[in-house]
Amino acid sequence: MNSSNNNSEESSKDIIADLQSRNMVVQLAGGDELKSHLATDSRAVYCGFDPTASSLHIGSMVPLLALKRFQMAGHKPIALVGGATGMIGDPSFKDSERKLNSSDVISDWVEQLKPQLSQFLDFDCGENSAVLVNNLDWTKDYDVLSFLRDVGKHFAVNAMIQKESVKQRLEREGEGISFTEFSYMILQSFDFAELNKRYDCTVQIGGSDQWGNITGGIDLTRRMNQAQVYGATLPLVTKSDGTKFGKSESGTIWLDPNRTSPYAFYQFWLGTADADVYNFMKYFTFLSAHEIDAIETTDKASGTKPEAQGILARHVTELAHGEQGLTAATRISEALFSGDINSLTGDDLQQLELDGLPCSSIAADSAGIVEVLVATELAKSNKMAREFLGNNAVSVNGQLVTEPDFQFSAENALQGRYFVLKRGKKLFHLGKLAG
RNA sequence: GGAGGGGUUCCCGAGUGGCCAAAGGGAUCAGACUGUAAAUCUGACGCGCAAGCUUCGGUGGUUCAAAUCCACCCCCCUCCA
Repeated sequence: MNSSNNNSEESSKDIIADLQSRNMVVQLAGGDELKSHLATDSRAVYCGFDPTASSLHIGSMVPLLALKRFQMAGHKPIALVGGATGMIGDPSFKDSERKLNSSDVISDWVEQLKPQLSQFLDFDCGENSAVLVNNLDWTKDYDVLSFLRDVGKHFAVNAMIQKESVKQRLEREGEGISFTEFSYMILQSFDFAELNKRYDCTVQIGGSDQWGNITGGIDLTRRMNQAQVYGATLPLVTKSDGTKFGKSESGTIWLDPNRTSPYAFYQFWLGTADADVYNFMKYFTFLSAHEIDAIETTDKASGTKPEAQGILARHVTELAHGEQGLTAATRISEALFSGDINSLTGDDLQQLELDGLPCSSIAADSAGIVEVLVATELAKSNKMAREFLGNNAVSVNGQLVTEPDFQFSAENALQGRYFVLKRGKKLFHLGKLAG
């Protein structure tokens, strides 16, 4: 596949080559110099994550796992949470100005992101233990005048407006950019210079949309610290069909199990298109490129359903939610998709609820199917509920239901009180008869 | 402060007095086919069982009738100062 690595022992030490073999390198700032820089010593590598919500989503896993890969190769990862930059909003490749969130909200999100960032990294492994930092720490007390003089002076507006990341925004009809967002690059650049000073951090990684901000930081670090630092960008995950990655019918796939259950998370990966799955394995798992290629070869030769999606789903779910989360997810999946729903015992059904299958109670009498579909959010209006019924899209305990006057009662419940509601092919909900 | 251009249903974007719940595309959802794929085809896509009701930045107004006209207000963009 690639001529420079007929010796796999050697190549595993070359983290850049390793990433390249996984199609994970978009751009390198420093090129060969960066490779030898990384080959000669353990380096501090940083990646920033801004609090734009109370949880990270799966898009953040690529850079986060990349930090982990650097750590496994002997380098020191620095996960930065953007308590400061999150206050400003990164304009890179965004087509419109974003609304600012209050500082209370942002600091709350920062706190929620910290454990998510931490879970993938090792903070107790000696020299190259990970570090978690918040850029608010070195910006909040910096006064405006000093900042403009010390930092701002190093930036040429001429160069800043040439950056591809903001260019389209500046040229876009009907949109503009505020000075606030325009300044984002300066803040992120300053982070790099600051981390270079504090931790001797010499490498920054990020999504390919971060190229402008990373090179800005490289320039600034050279000017402020007279130090040579490097950067690498990772691919933004895209899907072969052009639709947005990381969304499902129920919305964004979050890392927070309270927002996206391990089951829903697992199902998301299981639904990966064949055209994407091998690439995603390279991005999201620690299987070697060789192993992944082997799986692809086997799948292609088998002529039946590929194994890859299942492997991917298991690996990523375990990474994000641990062994327990994975067990719960597969238990639900098996019960709903391959088992006979009617043979589930009361314990099984209870376990499904504990495992995180969406669940709600149904009032004992006068519980019509239409109301229940809406109440359980399987349909978002009565009208849609009726439509689903008419389309043969609804089943209860494995039985197709098409009549809008279907009633729930102890007689047609499983174990006297449970209902497994299904809308469409993949959406399930557990109903419990109340009272 | 001045001049001009805009704000339409999730997104893009038509619509300039009735035929508009509002073209078209995208996204999404369901069904068929399948592998809990892809592609394709069919259907749905404000709410309501229905009669009908509520929408086109906001508030008032003109009119038998407004997303479309008028007034004021809010927000965005461009250029000038």
